[in-house]
Order: sequence, then C-alpha cells, then structure tokens
Amino acid sequence: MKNLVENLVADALAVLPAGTLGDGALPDPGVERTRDAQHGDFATGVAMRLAKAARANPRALAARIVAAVQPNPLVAKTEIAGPGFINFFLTPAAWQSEMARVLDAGERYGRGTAGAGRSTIVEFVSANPTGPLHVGHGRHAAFGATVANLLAADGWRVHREYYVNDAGRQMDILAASVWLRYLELCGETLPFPANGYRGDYVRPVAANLRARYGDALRRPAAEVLAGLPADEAAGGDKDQFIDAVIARARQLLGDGFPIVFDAGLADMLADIQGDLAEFGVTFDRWYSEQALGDGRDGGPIDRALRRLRANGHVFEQEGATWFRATLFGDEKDRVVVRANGQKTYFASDIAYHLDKRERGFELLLTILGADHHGYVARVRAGLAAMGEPPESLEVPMVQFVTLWKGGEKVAMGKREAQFVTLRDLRAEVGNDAARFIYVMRSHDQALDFDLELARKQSNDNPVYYVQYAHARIASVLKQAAERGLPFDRAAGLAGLAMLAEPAEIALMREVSRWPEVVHQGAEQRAPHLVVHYLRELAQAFHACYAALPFIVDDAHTRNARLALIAAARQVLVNALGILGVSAPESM
RNA sequence: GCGCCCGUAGCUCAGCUGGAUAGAGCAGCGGAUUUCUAAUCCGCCGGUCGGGGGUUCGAGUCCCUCCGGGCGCACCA
Repeated sequence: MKNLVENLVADALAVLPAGTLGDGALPDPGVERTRDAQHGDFATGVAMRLAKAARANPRALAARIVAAVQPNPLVAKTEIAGPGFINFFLTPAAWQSEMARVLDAGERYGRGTAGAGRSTIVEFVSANPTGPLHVGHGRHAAFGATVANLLAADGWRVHREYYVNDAGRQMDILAASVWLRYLELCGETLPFPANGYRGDYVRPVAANLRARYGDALRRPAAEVLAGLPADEAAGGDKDQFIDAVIARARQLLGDGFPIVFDAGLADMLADIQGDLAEFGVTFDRWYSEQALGDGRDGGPIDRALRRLRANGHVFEQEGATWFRATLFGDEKDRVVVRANGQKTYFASDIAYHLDKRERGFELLLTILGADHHGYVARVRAGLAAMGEPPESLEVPMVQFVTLWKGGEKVAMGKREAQFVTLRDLRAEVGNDAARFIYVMRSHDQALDFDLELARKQSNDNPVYYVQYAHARIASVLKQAAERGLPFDRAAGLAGLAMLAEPAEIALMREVSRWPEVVHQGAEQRAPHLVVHYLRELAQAFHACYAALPFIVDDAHTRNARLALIAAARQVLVNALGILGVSAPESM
C-alpha cells in the first residue's frame, strides 16, 4: 500500500520540468505512514527536503508536486499541510483490495524484492564447541535466525553459517579435560586443573570414550602428573599448568590424543547442533576452522597471507609476521604469524572472511557479542588490504542478557548468562517465549529476560497476547463452520466493500503494513520491529473483536468480516513464522 | 588514557536514519461481558528525551563538551 503512494510521488517528481527540483538525481519519495490520522494515511516531507536545492518555498513546491500526481481511484484526497508535508488520504477500497491480495498471496504476503537476489552470508552463534550453549548464545541464535529470515523475505539469497572454532588452545583444553575425567572413570586419582572445563557435561563425553575404547587410553596418574608445574591451588599459574597437562597428554597418548580431541569435539558439536535444531535455528553450513588450513594451495589462511604479502602489507619483526593494519584505519599493526610459527586467531579471521568473499557473498553479516567490537576495524582492515571492499562486512553486535526471576537478578557469575544453559531456559519457558523475548528489544540494548514473565500465561506476557489473537481467529472460523456458516472465500472477497467500520479500517491498515515491516526490518537488521508490529496487529484485531461480531446472519457482512480476520490470521502466521514462533490453533 | 554502545513516563522499551502535538507495554486509577475464548476491550494519570552549547525552516535523532552506566584496547581463543 505504501508502495502505491511511493510510486505516485516518484512519478510526479519525474514529471516535473527539469530544474524544478534543483539538479541531481531524483530524490527518494520519502513516504511514511502518518502518526496521526488527521494527517491522512501516508505523508511525505520531500518538498521540504528539496526546498533549499530548488530555491523554492516548501509549500509552493509541494503544490507543484501535488499537481503532478496522477489521479488514482484509491486516493481519496491529497493535501498540503504544516510546513510543507504532502498528505495522502486513501479510500476504504484501497485497504479492502489489499485484503484480497493477502488472501491471494497467502504465506508469500509481505515478501519483498529489495534484496534483488543479492547474496549474503549470515554468520551467527559460532560459540566454541567446548561446552553447551548458554543463555547469551540463545539471543544470538534467535537474533541471527530472524535477521536471516527477514533478509530472505525481502529478496536476498541468504546463507546461514556457524563458524566452528574446532582448532586452537581452548579445544586442547577440552580434550585434556575429557581425558582427565576418563582417567577418573578408569580409577586413577588425580586433581582437576583450575583452568580445565569443570562442567558436568564433560563426564558423559568421557564415559562414551571409555565405552568405546575401554582402558586403551589409560595412563598411570603418576606418569601424567610427573614433573608438572604447580596449579593455581598450589600457588602456581593455571595457564602454565593446563598447557603442561595438554603437552603431557599429547606425549603419553601419541595417536590417541586426536581420538580424545575428536571425541570431545564431536560430542559438544552434536549437543550444540541438537540444541539449536530444537530451538528452530538451522544452518546451511557448519564451517570448520580446521578447514582454513586445508587445501592444495594451503587453504584460505595461506591464500590470505599470500594476498597480503603480494599487496605489500606484511613485514617481519622480532621473529613474527605482521600485517600493517594501521595503513587501513586500525589502531595498531597485527601479528598474523607468531614467532613460534603458529598462525594467530586474527589470521584465521581474515582468512575466513576472505573465503566468504571468494564464495561470492556480497554482504558479510557477522553477528558478534558486544565484547567483540575491537574486532571489526581489524577484519575490515584485512579485507581492504586483500583488495576486498571493507564495507561488505557488517557486524551487528548483540548486547548481554541478564536473567531475572520476578524482581531478582539470577546470579550467573562474572560473565553474564554463562552458567545457565539455553537448554535449561527452553525447558523452563518454552521455545516460543524464548524466541519472542530474545528479539523483543533492539540488539544493541542490553536485555533483561524475566523468567517469571516469560512463563506466565497471562495478559502481561506479550507472547501470549499475540498468539491468543491467532487462536481467537482460528476459533471464530471453526465456530462459523460448526454453525453451518463456513467462511465463503469468494463471497468474502466479493463483499470486501462492506468493511467500513472504524475498527475494521484500523485492522486493515495494520494488516497491510506487514510488507513495510519486512522491508524495514531487513534493511535495519531489526527483528524487534516484527515484535512491535505483531503487538500492534494483535491489538487491532482484539479491538475489532470487541467492537463487532463476525458470525452474523447477513452473509455479505459475515463473509467480508471473516475474510478480514482470515487475512489478519495469515499475516500473524507469516510474522510469527519470521520469528520462529508457533501460531497455535487454540490456547 | 583511547575507542565502541547506551542514557526517552515510576519500571521495561519504541521512535521508520532531520519532520507535524515524543509513543507503546507494565504498574496505578476508573469503566465494559445475556453475543464468536475476559489470556480481551475502552478511558484517565504520567515527560527539563542525562546536563550544557552548536548546526537549520525544523533536533529525541546530526556536531562539540561534560556527567552517569556497560564493553573493549594480546605473538589468548
């Protein structure tokens, strides 16, 4: 519907004599929904924005634009108001015809073409496979999945990816932790490192390992501990200690170490994958960090380093290889290969992002936690130095989650939300409430997640408010059928002109806003707009429900009203679907 | 110290990238059901948009500055 007005304005602007608007390309029509019904349905401030360049009085310019607008049967009137707004008042027929479009398009209603088939890779969650996902990851999962859905709905080709950090020290620590638990199961007695993964989830991994390999990986505790430095508890350094344990494990296990390592990785990854699948969050690919070093040409890491070198942005210093990031706006130069020959995590990062570009993705959306913002300038610098457009990388940063139980903050340790798992949260409040509440707030706003509210089946729980609207509609349609007055779609479409009550008009206006929400939500990567919209749509329906009966004797009115609520239901389904929230038939 | 994010009603937050009289929900107060789910609806109360300067026809929105809160500033992942 907004589209209609935009086109009218754009056409009018194009028709004006050259020079009327000053020079330069045709401006965006800038059509918006009005906040106040007194200002009509849609308005544009384009005349005011152009007034200076056109060296004209805004109202006079507006008058010229209005004069150039082609008459349209769906536009009741246009007016110039205030400092130079152009207001458009639509006829009821405009909204009524849109309802027919909703029913016709069904689940496709709201989809846009702004993405124009451009391709994007949305990388999200990407939590280290060293333990179960926690409540913070849940927000990333819900946010990323919804942004991806919005982009897809707005015409982008979307690839969803999870970057699996399956290499590096943290994974070695997991392997060591699994092995130590395994040794305990074998009957060995030895202390557990302060810096090891102490969570109970490690024990089943060890048990699986023992079930499969028996005592084959067992080594005497005395051999394991011989000559190790002191752990933190004994006044030593916990990092030095765990590194020594890892080295000892490699030494004693030989070929057995990768077995332990892979067992830890496989079990943790399976847990994460299962968790996310149950949460309705799926990926097209789980991209292995290990694979960055694979390939006949040395893999993405070597390709990235070669590119940097070829472009002259690399230098050697103190035995390490550095990338001259400062040349590309970063605050300091960055090491890519350490003095000990190991590639840095940063090298993997830029290699991974180069690989994304090489796979043909135009927009690289990488969703990170708010604590990673130092990372953006670095990776952009890397892209630029490799000859890729740095602005192709966009990094929405998701703020922390704080759990509340009623008025009390749930203690979660130093790192927010770290010790409450996503599984626990889902079990407690359900997937629907979790997904809805996770994206209710703008991602750059810290989120207070109230467990009590999320579980409450009452009117102050926004999830139920919206789902209830859907269930009510389903119930009305069912009752109509039961009374022998089933919704006659053809009759409903033919009688849409019956819909003229204020509550009906208000609902039609809200229903027809959905395509605008999809577009705006996609463009701004802002799932919370969908939540706000759903609330307003549900509100418009509930108001309509209270204002008039749907199952009335007059068949024309009845079918028209049923068509209206069927359209509302369709949009509720579509919007909830974008969020990954169910639309229950009854509650 | 430097950088990024945030500060809007008692509470939790929107505010469409500069537009018209700053909006919702919750809380509080007052109403509504012989009718399709009251998990609902209608009304009222509530604001120096953290403070101060600036830019312009117009600023919650952009710039500067200060105050307060969060998070970063590795040859860690």
